[in-house]
Amino acid sequence: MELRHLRYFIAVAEEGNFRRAAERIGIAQPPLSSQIKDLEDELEVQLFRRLPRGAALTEAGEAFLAEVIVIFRQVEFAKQMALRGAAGEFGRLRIGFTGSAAFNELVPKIIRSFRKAYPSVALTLAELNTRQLLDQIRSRSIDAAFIRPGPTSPDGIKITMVAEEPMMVVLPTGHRLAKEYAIPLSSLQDEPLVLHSRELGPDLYDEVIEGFRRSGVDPVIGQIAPQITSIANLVAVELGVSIVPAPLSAINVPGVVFLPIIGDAPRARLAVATHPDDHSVVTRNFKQQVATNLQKR
Amino acid sequence: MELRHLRYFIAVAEEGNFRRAAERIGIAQPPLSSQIKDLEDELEVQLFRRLPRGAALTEAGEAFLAEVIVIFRQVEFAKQMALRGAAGEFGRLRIGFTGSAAFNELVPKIIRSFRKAYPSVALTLAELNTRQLLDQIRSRSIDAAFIRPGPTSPDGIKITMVAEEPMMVVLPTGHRLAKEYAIPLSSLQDEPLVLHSRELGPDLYDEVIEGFRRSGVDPVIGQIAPQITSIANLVAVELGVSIVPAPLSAINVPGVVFLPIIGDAPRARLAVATHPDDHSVVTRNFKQQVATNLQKR
DNA sequence: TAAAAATACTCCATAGGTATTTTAT
DNA sequence: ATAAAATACCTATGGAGTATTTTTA
Repeated sequence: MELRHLRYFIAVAEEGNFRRAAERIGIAQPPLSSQIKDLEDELEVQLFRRLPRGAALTEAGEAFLAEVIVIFRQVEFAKQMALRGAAGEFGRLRIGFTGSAAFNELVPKIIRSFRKAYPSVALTLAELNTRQLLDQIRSRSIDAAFIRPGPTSPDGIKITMVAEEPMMVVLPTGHRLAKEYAIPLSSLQDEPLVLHSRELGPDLYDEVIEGFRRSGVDPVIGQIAPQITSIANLVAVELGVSIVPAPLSAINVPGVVFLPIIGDAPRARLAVATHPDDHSVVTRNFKQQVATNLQKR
Repeated sequence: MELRHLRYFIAVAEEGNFRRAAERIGIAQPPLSSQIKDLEDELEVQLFRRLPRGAALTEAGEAFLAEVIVIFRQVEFAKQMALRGAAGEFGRLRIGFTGSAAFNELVPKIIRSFRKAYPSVALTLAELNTRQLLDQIRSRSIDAAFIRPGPTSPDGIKITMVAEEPMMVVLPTGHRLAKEYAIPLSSLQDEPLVLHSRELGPDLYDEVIEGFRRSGVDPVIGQIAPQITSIANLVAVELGVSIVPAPLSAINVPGVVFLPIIGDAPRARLAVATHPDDHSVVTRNFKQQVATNLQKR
């Protein structure tokens, strides 16, 4: 059985007449008769009662017609779904992000606009450190991640820059410089630094260390923070001073002040990481949303 | 697009490999590639990503596959429904009956057994007189009718005999013969008769008149009953005597007695009438149920 | 680079066309 | 008697086969 048989069957059923049906289809009457006969032979059922003035559906034909119409509806639906699938309307997107990335206003904005544009895509969000994120991108456990990359792309990872945030100094409120409006990094010579573990985010770590060195400061690590977002808390209890990406100053941590840096300050990059071999339309659409949100800025 | 394209598509999707899919279908790999390409061209969508080690569904392909599977389920369902339609499982059956026919135990038995055997057939029941029933069979307003036919088939009607019921005398309880166990028709000489209008059921009417004549009685019509089932009521108020098919003695009418007839008594025939050109399976099944119920007796 | 899919072509099965007969009322 | 479907037979499109080249990670 082919759809051709079913198309012909519908034509004869609707015209009630083989000759007119053949005309409508655009073939001659004998091959139409032959195709209908083939269909009847396959079903082992008579679909039409041949009358002297045309052909009428048998009860079997009536029952068959109702379901054949559904077949063609389903065929059309399948085509539509293929197109929508190609447009990336279905499937899932597993997004990861480092804690500090979530403070950039673009991150929730991008996720929200993607969700609105592709409501049928199942989104999952996971907060991990940059090292874990890169591993999971490589192993394809997640599809895209907001990370803090270095100036050069990690191996086997595709990077799309999202933002470059200035960094700010974090001081305990009791610190001798806490009342300034802005300070140079050089004024923090010999102050113990609170920094996240290099393991978890080596690029930002190196950027910070290098920034201090450029300002003539030889950094002294006073305390390792388990993650960037907890640096301010450690500064509040006077374990040292630090610098963090500017958006993190939005956290309301009692006992600390955030000060802009005067002069050559380290900058925190924010990027989206994806797998270079990920040809999924959903991921491509997500990167498209990232680009759109960057342009709007 | 033909079902062939969809069958091939499923094979490639399931095998993840054109060569193996072609093998499974039983064709060579190049024509399979060509058919899949035709399908992709028609849908204007890439269904497979061609990899160095086979082919993987694209997102469009995934979405399409899910719906194509439904198409084949629907094709199978349509086949099943055609077979069930051919078996007369669907449609409707409009049954008519004369009031007096309903008293024969076979009538409800036949209708009940048909309903049980074909629960999806929509049954309608209408009580009419024999003349109206025959007209509606001819005009195909009803499909089958329990009627009281004469010894010869009416014109343009197909008759299937169901029962031949003996007739019984109906007397008012105060009648001089009411205390007898059985009487001959000849004992009703000169008694006014209560009879239904000849218009409504000429065959039974003639049978009754002829029966009286055979017994040497010249019938005198005392009262015309609107229908056979009301004869007993008219006898009860002493408008005359009558004879009715034996099953009607089951009606509980105060003031009358039913007596068997001694000797040559008229017999009331009960038959199913159908249209001779009715080739419907439902009607055929109904006649089959009639036959089955006759055999069981 | 190597396995798999796509091309290029050839062939033939069958969908479709033409002429005619059969059917059903 | 007549319109319509079936049959018989022919034609040709396109589905499928074979040999080879191209593609892709």
